[in-house]
Amino acid sequence: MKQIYNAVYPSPIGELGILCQGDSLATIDWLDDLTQDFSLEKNTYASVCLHALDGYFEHRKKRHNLPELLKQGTEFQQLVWSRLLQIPYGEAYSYGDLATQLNTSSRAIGQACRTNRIPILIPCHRIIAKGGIGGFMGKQQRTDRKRWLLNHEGFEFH
DNA sequence: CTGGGTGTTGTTA
DNA sequence: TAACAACACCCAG
Repeated sequence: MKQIYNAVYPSPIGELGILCQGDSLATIDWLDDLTQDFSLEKNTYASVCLHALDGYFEHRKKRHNLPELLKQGTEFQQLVWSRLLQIPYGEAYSYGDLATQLNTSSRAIGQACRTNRIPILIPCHRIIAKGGIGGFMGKQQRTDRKRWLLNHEGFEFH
């Protein structure tokens, strides 16, 4: 079964596969994590998403630049993702902070962040652990990418 | 370090 | 329904 994308964005931290659904963005995948065997289908909305990624990686911090985002998940996950979208560029909070705000537990926040299908634009990387950077896209994997994104926004992680 | 607490989710019966 | 394990965590000792 072949994976389908509508566009590929060559970011500084790897090629990203963009998948839209109608006039909204559904998924951003890192291509090097998956089989390179995918097919490209045309979708007129993909260019809007590429533009938004350009805006992020070139330090243009405009918020109104965001495309429509397809939030497919449970009610709780959508609540957490909506809260993530309110965190501005260059700010970060702990899982516990967010848990207090939403009246839940830090582990539940991590669980919801983990199911985010649109990394970077839904900025799950701005949620970090109290005693470390926390995870990214899996258990303790790919924290190098999370660290890169945070450093890009002006933090100093090593 | 360790051990117990936590909310949400998916799986299983 | 209900039990259970998994999970990008946290805190007191």
